[in-house]
Amino acid sequence: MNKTEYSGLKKIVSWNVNSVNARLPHLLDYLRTEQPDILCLQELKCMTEKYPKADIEALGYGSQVFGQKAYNGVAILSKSPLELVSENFEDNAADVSARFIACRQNDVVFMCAYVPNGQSLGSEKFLFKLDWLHRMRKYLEAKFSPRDKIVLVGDFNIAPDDRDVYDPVGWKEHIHCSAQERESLSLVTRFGFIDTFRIHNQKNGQFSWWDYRDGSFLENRGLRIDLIFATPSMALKCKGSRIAFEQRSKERPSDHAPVESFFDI
DNA sequence: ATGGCTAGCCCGGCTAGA
Repeated sequence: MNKTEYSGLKKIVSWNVNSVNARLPHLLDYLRTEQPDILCLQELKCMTEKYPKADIEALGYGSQVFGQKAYNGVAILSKSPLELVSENFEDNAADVSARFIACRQNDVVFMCAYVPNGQSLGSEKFLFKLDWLHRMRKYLEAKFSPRDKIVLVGDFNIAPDDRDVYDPVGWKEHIHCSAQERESLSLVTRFGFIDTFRIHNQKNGQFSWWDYRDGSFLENRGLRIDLIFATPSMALKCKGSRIAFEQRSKERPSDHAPVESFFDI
């Protein structure tokens, strides 16, 4: 999908910025030139007080921010008002990580998720990751219906299938690609979500993350782990999706590129 | 092969990411 095809459509974006303050020049440049309607950020890596609110407001964007010291942190940005729905899953879990925020704008709920990395199969962090996704499913069931208009985006830290992995044989049953993780992701999506990137595009080799090391981006050795899901009523309105690779070519980039889906709403 | 980058933390080597 090229830029002329999406004029007039609402642009909804997911971007793991790997520190909002380290990435501030790129973020402001992206807001100025790309004018997203909804921008969901993950890995702010700062407390809410340290979020660069004023610089972002100067470009006309408001933010709903759920920050945390050093790690994690998520935010949703828009030029139109966003009403906070929830931070994390409101399930009284002994989980202090700031990884989920949901906001409403008109009749659509936007959810921004930073799914735990999981480190390695069978580790404590791996079990936390699977449990986190199960908690997300429970949250969805408790508060929403698949008939609602919901756009759920984020860094899922799971490549949905082998087309989303540069070396599926080498990554088989490795973290981000294991059957257990894919099953837990499927548990969430079976609530009623469609992967909007795949509505109009079935090709392999299209990635949203590339390791900083070893020239991975130049060789396109990456994974598609940043995903934009929508419930059917919203997915019907999705006209296309693209990955903003150009952001990954910049100097001192995030290791993730923004993923953009375009909606006729 | 468990490293190869990068960012935050509290001020140089650790943790964590994916």
